[in-house]
Amino acid sequence: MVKELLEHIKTIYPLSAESQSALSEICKEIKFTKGENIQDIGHTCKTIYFVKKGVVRIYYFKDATDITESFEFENSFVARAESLFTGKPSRKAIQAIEDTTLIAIDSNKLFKFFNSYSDLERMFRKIIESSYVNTVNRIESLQFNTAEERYKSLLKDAPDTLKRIPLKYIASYLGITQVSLSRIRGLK
Amino acid sequence: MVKELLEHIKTIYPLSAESQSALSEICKEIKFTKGENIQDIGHTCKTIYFVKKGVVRIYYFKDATDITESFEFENSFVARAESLFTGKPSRKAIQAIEDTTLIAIDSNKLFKFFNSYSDLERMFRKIIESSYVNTVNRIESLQFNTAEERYKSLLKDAPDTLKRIPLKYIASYLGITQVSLSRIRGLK
DNA sequence: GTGATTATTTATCATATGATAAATTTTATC
DNA sequence: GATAAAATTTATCATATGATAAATAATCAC
Repeated sequence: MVKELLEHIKTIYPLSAESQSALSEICKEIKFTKGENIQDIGHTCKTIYFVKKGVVRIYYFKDATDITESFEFENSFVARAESLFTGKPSRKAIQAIEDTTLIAIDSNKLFKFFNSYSDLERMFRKIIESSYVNTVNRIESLQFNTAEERYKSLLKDAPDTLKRIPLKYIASYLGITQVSLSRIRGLK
Repeated sequence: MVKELLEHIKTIYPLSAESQSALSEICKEIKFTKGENIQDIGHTCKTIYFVKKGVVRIYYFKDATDITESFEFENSFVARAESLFTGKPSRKAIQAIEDTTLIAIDSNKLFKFFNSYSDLERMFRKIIESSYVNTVNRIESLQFNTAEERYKSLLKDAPDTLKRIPLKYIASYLGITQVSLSRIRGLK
């Protein structure tokens, strides 16, 4: 059941057998159907999800507009960092974009385990570090690239995104309206 | 010499006396004058700096344009994450905006210490977590706020920035040209 | 302090993206 | 499979921001 999760973790930082079974203890598999909210706006994030199958997005509303903050595909972790690490309710929601199977990890239990299993904390640190690097790169792209440049580099770096995600979600992810994205796609 | 650093760390995660002295061992104080580069473009980041006094910025060039990625004031840590965590040379530089005193922490030594001093790793994890939260929030602001909104929220959330940083740096930090920033400031 | 350099503002014009509306295509439902 | 609903595209017009240039203000170097 958590085989995929443990396999994926091996590529990040190898865990001892004890840590693997400790981690497995606090995992639970959950399924969501396309369109379903995994966690709602206003909820305080106390779960870290691993995407076993499917795709999810984090989104929120600015005024009445639905804005996608990020997507996560198979073999990625998802959590609303601003809530998980501050303990405050999140203004964001997590939603399944396809029928999705997740492994839910209880974050409080995980954080407690860090005291006894230091390799778990090491692994988690490495996950956060690489998430952090990703967001730094994303800032760079939003800071001074044009909408067209951002679209093209998404096309190049993550062609899967284009195949599996509705364009309206991709548009707000890129920081533009759906109509603008459509226009950019029509160019050439 | 590293008193300020240790004091600051207390507010993040308390370290044992041994960890404090281990950390102190791998710290070195360095001074830079206004305008001086602390680390150059093309260099691989192997140092984590703590700003004891002064301000620094991380910047890079897009085409020929100087773009400020971030500022760090007193009691903050600075490193070019995309290089530090990947081992690749950085396309970015770190520069002193004022005469600045830094504590330089050797990152390789620090990472080795994580094996013997788990509270050091814990502390470091918490620093990365909060940097990560900051970047996630910044993405949100760049994704769909107007230049004016971004300027006003900087004014509100970090009025010091406006006082100590030249506007040309603030402009690119906000993702706009200096001329646009000047126009926005002139409104009202 | 004086002149030179650098930073900031102001002005004008150009352009990318937004807003709105409508047409078309795709997907979902019964 | 027909109909309705949702997603995407196309078109038009409005506007925020960019590009460039020039004027002013602030800072630096001697």
